[in-house]
Amino acid sequence: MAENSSEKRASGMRSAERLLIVLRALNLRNGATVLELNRDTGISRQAIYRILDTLRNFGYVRRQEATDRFHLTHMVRRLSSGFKDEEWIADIAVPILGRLVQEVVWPTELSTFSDNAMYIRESTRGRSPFTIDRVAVGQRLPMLQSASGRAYLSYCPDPEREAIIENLKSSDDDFDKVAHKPDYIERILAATRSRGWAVGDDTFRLHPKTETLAVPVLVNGYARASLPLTYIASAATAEQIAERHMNQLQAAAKEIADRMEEMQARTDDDDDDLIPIREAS
Amino acid sequence: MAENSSEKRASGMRSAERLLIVLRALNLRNGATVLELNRDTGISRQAIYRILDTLRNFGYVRRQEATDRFHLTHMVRRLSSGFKDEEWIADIAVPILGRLVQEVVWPTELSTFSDNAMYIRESTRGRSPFTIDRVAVGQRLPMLQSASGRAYLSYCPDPEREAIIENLKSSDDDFDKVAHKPDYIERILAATRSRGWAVGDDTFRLHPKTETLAVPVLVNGYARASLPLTYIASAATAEQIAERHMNQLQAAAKEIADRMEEMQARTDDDDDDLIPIREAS
DNA sequence: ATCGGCGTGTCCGGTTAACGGACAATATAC
DNA sequence: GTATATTGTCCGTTAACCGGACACGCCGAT
Repeated sequence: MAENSSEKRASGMRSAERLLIVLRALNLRNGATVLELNRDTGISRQAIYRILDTLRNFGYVRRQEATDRFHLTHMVRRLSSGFKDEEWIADIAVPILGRLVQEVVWPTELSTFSDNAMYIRESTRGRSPFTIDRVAVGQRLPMLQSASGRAYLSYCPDPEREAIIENLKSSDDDFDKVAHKPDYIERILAATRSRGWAVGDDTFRLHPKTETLAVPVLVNGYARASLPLTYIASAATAEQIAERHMNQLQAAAKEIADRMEEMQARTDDDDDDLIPIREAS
Repeated sequence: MAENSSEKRASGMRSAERLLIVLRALNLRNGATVLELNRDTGISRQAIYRILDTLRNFGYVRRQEATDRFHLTHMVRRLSSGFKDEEWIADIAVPILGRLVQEVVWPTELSTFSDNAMYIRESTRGRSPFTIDRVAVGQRLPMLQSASGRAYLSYCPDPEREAIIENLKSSDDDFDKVAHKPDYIERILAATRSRGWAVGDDTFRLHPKTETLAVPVLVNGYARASLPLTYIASAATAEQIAERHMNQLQAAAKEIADRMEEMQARTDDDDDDLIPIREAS
């Protein structure tokens, strides 16, 4: 756990940090006395009082009258309710994509489905030397033309795919008009599945000089996100890229999926914390 | 927002409070820049930097490389993951029970099912003048003898009741042995349902001089908790207590249930905050 | 009935670290 | 070119956080 570049303790506000530590301790042992928190965290009793007062002012903590123990209230949900499941997977993907871009020189991304399209949630453009256009996060990708969309549709649960395609039929976007051609869709999906990865269509290109291929991120057997790789078309064909990097891409997708599955398994729990609950007194 | 004399500002740690405000603001607008947070909260930009650094040290916030926006990470769940659903209902019940004890002089409680028994989660003993024994929170109540348990079993979903009774059959507790007598159980449940409320059995008494009756808290039509009232046996009969206070009890149960339902409806959202996000600059 | 152990709650002076004004740098617009 | 908007950092001041010390209540053991 060597702190890479020395740097003793980056920065941080002392009192606020300790509030977070106490809040975390309260989560591990719902219903706690001041002294218990003191022991769990190593923070002085007086400070615990101050911190609990602060938390109480915000309504995150209440004191149970009968037992005089401090409990979390339903308000604490508001400290994390803004964190959506789509963020979750992107969040987990960040370090994995970071490693991937070092093996595969081409920029890769992570995209998830939302509102009838795939959206780029994370990107390693900017860390790849072979990047043309920069900003990509937030970019919307059509389902039936983009490699991301095709990879996702090919491996998502059947009912979900049917619902998505049904929705696309009433979309305003010109790209989505092909949703009315079931045989065309079937052909694309079949091709994608037989290859194990998807390619983008000529009719949709974020940049004219690049092409994209994508693999699905299969959580519990079904696609929850796509992992596209963008390369400069003149440099190689899709087959060459696939031959060189497909197993790395697949491995990264698998790793993301594995971490997702193990996160879902345990709702909370503690393990590799960045900040120890109990500091050396 | 005149600083109405009275208590200026209860207490609380300035910097920690502001961290909470920023954390809350991040939840309302996942993915935010420093300036956006500054505007949302009214906290100076420099302070926002400090706060975000602190949150980043704890891993609750990450900076999206491509867009330079700050996002919550999955770690924030740990700030609220310790808050269980059973706490939820007790939490909501607190102010309602507080009002109830002023109308009904007798002490009332809130109990939930867990581990083959009902457990008292909240209590107004201590605020009622007619209380004999004090500490009750955490007390375990058998399912088939206590008023709480009977009220719960009578109105929980059928599959849940069957599963509970099946579990009770293999319980070590002597009280649970009657789970083997289906006709006895059926008689109790039928009596409870026809009355609309439950009474405790002679064989189980927390205190020899008291008796208890209970109503279920029906969330979406099914019991999720019980609301027991304990009275001194020599002072009145169950029927007299019921006649005097049943509508108040039912109203309180209904109010708890309503608040539960509306909480479930919106997972997050903001409304009546104790602390305003945006303070007068 | 006295003592010691344990837990809760509060006060207050010293020190620290949080605060925000000020400045610099960059990007985009007109 | 100037103007505007946004990001980032420095640093002197001072408010606020810190924890030692004290007081109190409760309990069980001697």
